[in-house]
Amino acid sequence: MQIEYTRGGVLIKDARFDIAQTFLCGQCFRFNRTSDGFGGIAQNRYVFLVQKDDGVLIETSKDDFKNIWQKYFDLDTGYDEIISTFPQDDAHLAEAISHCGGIRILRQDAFEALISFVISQNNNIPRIKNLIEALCREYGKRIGDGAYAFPTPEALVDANLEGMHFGYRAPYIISAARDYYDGRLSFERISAMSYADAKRELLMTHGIGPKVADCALLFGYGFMQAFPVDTWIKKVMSERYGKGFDPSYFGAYAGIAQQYLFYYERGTRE
DNA sequence: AAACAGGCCTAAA
DNA sequence: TTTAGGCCTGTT
Repeated sequence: MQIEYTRGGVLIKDARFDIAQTFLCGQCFRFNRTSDGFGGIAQNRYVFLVQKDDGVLIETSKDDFKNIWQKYFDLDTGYDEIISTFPQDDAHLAEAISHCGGIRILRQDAFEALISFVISQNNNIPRIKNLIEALCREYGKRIGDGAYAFPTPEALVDANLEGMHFGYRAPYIISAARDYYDGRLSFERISAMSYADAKRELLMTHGIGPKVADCALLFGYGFMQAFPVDTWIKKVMSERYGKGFDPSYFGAYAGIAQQYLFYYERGTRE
């Protein structure tokens, strides 16, 4: 990877980084396509990115890049090396990677990932995004013109979500926020655990099942072996890998393999 | 109109 | 331990 600091921002070259794949693969819900790039809110800031011929331009300052976005976009991780750890005789995975190997796993805020995927259950992408934006507008800090940060755990603990169309997910959101605020699900505590212990801990919260737990662990808590099993991955597993499949087949970075397979199978949703 | 959307909870075997 | 139903809401 090569980094160039320019007037317009920071240019990332020679990295596996395709912003359309990264933002449309379903791992995050607050980035949107514009005519010339993708913009969104993360880390309490708005950021805009453009796919250039020679790399990805992140429109930000050198300081913000080093302090925030370098980590958020996982730019210290070598994806070629991770891909080399996958089973090399897996033709289907190789095909998926050739199709969407520019996905990078965003290192999202753990609380945001947790709540976002609680909202995502048995739901569709456009409505998930609308619900999350409404939650941010109502309970998040205003950070600019019509832009709101994701709410803090404290802001959601005593929130009244009635009338916001969350349906049966509303009490799940509150219980997850409470358990995060109390410290039981804090990033510090969970990320220090083994994957098995961390998942067991998340599953104790009402409204968090295996799928949501793995999404939060992969996208928020930094567990790259977390392997979310949803309807699409179930389809891939039954058609390609057999019923008694164990995700450890993909190794320590199974979650990244999951994203390749998921996005390749499902295709784009905006 | 019925089914579906990146599931989870509860009850019952 | 695994497996049906039911579920808020909105869209097709």
